Amino acid sequence: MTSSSRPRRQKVTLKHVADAAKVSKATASLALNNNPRISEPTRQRVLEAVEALGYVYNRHAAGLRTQRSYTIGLIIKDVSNPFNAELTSGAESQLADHDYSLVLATTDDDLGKQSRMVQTMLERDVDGLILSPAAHTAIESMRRWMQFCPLVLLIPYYSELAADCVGMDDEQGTRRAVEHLIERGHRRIAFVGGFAAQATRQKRLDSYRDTLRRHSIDYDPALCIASPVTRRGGYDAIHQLLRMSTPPSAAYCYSDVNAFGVMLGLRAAGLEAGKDFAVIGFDDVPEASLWHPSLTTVSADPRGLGENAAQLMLRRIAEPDLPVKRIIMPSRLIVRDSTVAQVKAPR
Amino acid sequence: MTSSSRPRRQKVTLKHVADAAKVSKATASLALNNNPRISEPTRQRVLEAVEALGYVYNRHAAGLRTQRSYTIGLIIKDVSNPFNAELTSGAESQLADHDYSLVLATTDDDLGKQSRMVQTMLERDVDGLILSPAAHTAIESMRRWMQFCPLVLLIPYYSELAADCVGMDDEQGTRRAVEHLIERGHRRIAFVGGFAAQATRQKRLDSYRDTLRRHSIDYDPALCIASPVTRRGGYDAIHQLLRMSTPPSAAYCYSDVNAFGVMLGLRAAGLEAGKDFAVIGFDDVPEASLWHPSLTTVSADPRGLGENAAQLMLRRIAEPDLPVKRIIMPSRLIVRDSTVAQVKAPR
DNA sequence: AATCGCTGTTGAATCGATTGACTTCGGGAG
DNA sequence: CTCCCGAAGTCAATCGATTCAACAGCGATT
Repeated sequence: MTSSSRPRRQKVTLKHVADAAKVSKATASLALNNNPRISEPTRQRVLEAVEALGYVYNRHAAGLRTQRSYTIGLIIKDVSNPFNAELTSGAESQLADHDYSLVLATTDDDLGKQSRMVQTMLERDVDGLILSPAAHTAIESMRRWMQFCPLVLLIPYYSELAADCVGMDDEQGTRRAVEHLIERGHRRIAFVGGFAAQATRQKRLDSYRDTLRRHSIDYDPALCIASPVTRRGGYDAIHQLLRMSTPPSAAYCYSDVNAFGVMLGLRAAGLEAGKDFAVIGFDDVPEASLWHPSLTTVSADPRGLGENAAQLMLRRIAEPDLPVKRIIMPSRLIVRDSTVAQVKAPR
Repeated sequence: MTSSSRPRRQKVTLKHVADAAKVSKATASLALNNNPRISEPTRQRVLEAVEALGYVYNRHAAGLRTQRSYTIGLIIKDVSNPFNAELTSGAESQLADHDYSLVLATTDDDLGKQSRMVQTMLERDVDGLILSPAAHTAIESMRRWMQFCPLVLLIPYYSELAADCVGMDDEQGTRRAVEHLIERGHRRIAFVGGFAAQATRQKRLDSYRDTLRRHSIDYDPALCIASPVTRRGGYDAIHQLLRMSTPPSAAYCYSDVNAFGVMLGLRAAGLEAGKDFAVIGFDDVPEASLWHPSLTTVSADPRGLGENAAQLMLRRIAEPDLPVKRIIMPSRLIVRDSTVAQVKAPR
């Protein structure tokens, strides 16, 4: 059987519509754009012709003239991670509501791939770019990109750059989490996951140290383990921590994913999270409530981030000269079972 | 502080490049497309001019002439669900490797929204459309869309339509799952989740009945519960099943999500999945291995689905007249703890 | 010297819309 | 009877590329 799926219909253009409605191309265009200079009967004739011929508007042709593509690029590291999936979903629905389309690209956190993706976005003439920059992205690069279209960053720590951005309140979230552990009697609290190059991690680490200091607890760098943001990363980290001469009694993790790894590692070591050792994550991904024990975590509302990013972008497009806006979304500590017990041997 | 994010740079076009390189627009264009008719020294001058001016190619302008947008539309119900997120990720990376961009739209399984999204995709002049059709999508609609661009369906059960498609082997997966339960001694096996309008569910239901028949087990319609594909749906279904005079001892669920609900419902009823009652899911979402007990399920490789869909599309674009190809991806039964025990009272 | 064939380059039409300037027409004011 | 005006349309240039047909040089052939 030979496919009949090849498009055979030859393109119907505005010219054809105009001819069918016995008006000029100009009139047809104005009619479709609801221009008041076109009389109602004429507009109707045009609309009927559109219907009869099965005309499909060509946005690119229009965009060539109007210099608007009604397209926003979203560049993230990876869609398959549930956090980013939610974020994408939020951005897409927000944009769709305003008649914009979302072009999606992923970078795998690779600078080379990122610059190629930005490049194709610019070639596609996006009206704006929402970007979660790969590690080590130079400010200069972003500044260059901003000459072509507005940029909204999904990270709030590039204050040197006059770009709108949205992000979580990492500082407050971290403080709450660490204080929660301190209230439960913990004194040796590990910080697990992420790499130093990540600005977000740096922010959380700073806040972690600061919170310890306020509570007169010495900061011990040996308790801070860098690792990939994966279950494996958490698993390996807890393994290393448990071998210390005075191991920690709790871990604050860079991400829920790391926290899951920590919990698996605890189980493998014969310990039970929530009972023998306290664990806190970050993100509140859906699995967090399903784990056994359920995971105490800092909620990050990724969908809200996506929605806000889209809104910032739409705002910027509508009013290019507004001052820069940086949205820091409040974070909430969701207390569940993984931190339920008091520390075993309070000193 | 006023934003300097407004793009101020006025557009550099091919004409400017041509002038700078002291050649015609035509030559510049040919040079950039590596046309062998242009001499090497000339090509170099053009490339230098591109560099010097910071020229950005405009794909839409080119597409207007060439009638190719190098853009593929992906329309699904919802990105936030992990299955679809994986699928999207697979499709995106495959397309990016071939220099295509992915435009993403979601329908929330709503026919109206679906047709609006398809419409904007066509207006955007996509070179192809990958579609997971909303429930009750008419074949006629899809046939119409195929007149504009090739269509790849993410469901393999529209045989009346000459469209490429990819999908799971629901039949085989279901057979394996049901046989696994039968081997464990189960005779009353429930089928939980999904609605009759879903073609995929119908397929699995048929296979479920067929497998029972081969093993001389009577089909009992009371054991088949339709429900939303959510945890709640599974929870309510098991509740209803357990109230029967002769309740089932096992459930084969339409989706992992339903299976989680069933397990929660069992726990609420004082039963333990894997010990007192067997549960099988479908999809093998990441949580499946994390649950307690871990969930036996049919693995569905969503990323592979996305990759295959993208490949089918690229193939169709390259060779429009090839015969229709339908890819059925094999499914694997992943046996875990939720089906570990033999049936309690074999008869 | 005229012709031929190459190579490398260019002019101009084209893709499908938008839009500022201009035309046409009928009616009312002067 | 002119003139002006507004309403409804139309003309033609334009956006930024691609591409076909034509053409200028130039050395080789007859």
